[in-house]
Amino acid sequence: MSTPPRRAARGGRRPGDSGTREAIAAAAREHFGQSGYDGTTVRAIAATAGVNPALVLYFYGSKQQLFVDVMRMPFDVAEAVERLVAGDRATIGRRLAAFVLGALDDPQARNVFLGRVRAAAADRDAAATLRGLITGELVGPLVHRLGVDRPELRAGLVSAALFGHVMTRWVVEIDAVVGMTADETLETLGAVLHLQLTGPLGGSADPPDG
Amino acid sequence: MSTPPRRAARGGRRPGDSGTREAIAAAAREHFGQSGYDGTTVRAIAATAGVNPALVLYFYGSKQQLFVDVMRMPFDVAEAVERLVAGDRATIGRRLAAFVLGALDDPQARNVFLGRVRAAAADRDAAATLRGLITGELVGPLVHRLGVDRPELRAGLVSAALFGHVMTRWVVEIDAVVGMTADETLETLGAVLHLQLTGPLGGSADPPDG
DNA sequence: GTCTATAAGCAGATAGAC
DNA sequence: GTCTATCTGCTTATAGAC
Repeated sequence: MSTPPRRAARGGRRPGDSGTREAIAAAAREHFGQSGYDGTTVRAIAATAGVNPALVLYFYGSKQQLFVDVMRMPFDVAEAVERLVAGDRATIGRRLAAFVLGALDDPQARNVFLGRVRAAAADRDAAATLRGLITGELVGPLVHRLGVDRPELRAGLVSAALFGHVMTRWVVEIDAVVGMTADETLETLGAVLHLQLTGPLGGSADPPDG
Repeated sequence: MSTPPRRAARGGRRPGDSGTREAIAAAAREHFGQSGYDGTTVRAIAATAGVNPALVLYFYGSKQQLFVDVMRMPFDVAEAVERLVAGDRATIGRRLAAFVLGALDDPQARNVFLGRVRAAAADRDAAATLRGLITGELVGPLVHRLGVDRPELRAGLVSAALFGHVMTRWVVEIDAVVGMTADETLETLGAVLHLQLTGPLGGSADPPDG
């Protein structure tokens, strides 16, 4: 076979690649992160990348596939969970907060998070895949590995705290949240995460220390 | 007088009204709440209401105006704030949680909340008006009337807790959150709101009791 | 790889008959 | 008030030249 157009899984740019594909990916992340799926047009992505709209679909096949390809988590999720679990349990809330806030500081990771949240708010399928990512790869495994009581419930409450931060800081952009110092953000988010991971839970579970 | 087509501000249906207008409004709330602004078509609203698409725009002028008219808070916001402020301060977190959860139990109010959140996630203008509603009418006035320290920051943190609940329970629909009993929901959300309204704040503010 | 040109579909909105 | 018919614009996607 005369070398079909099979893409190398890793190993950097092959001879013949021009970097256009990655320029399109970067532009797509920017637009999806800022405007969501519906609010982003292939034309706008192409314009930002400085290429022709047809080229976007030449590389990625469809807008949907482009979204899937480009909205993968840009870090090793399992490894991040490992590192959090390995650390001091007494500071898990703060360390989880630090990790998430660090990720949100990186424009690429932030745009991935935001793009998926915005898409989830507009589309049930996108909501389902985000739900799967959270419960199956991110927060779910973390709470299970931590060995806390009622792990699913705590994972849900931890997720709520993270969604709350993302929504107020990056989507609705409430002034007081946008204006918080890095320390304040870390402290307040860490406190909530600590509460949800280690605090008492209403209802049935046995509260630690009456 | 030849009664021009001026709409009575209150007092119920005038002779000649058929109820179609309200049927369209109900259908619109349903669709906007479930699918957001972009995901909702005038045609779909008309189909649900059982009328012709042209009739929707005959009554409301444009899709945008329909959204504005129909997404007003279906309860007296100022009065709700008054009632919360008047109650026992020691239970403010729980009472606020109860109020919000009660509103989310009502399909009409829930669809208004959800429609605005989904629209905010896709559109910067919608995000700005939601931000104004939260800081100017809902949470902002509440924390100010409560006389807490650093009211803007606490309002932001309270808003985050509420967004977190709405996102995990109604948008992303994380199983463990959807499956919580009413008591568990009230208890856990109340606890977070209590923390954000009365707990210590990282950084500069003086912590109560070292 | 990159472009031009265009097809095909669906949206919001309008004109006008009844 | 309610409907039919249609206009206009924008979208994703494709065919094919270079």
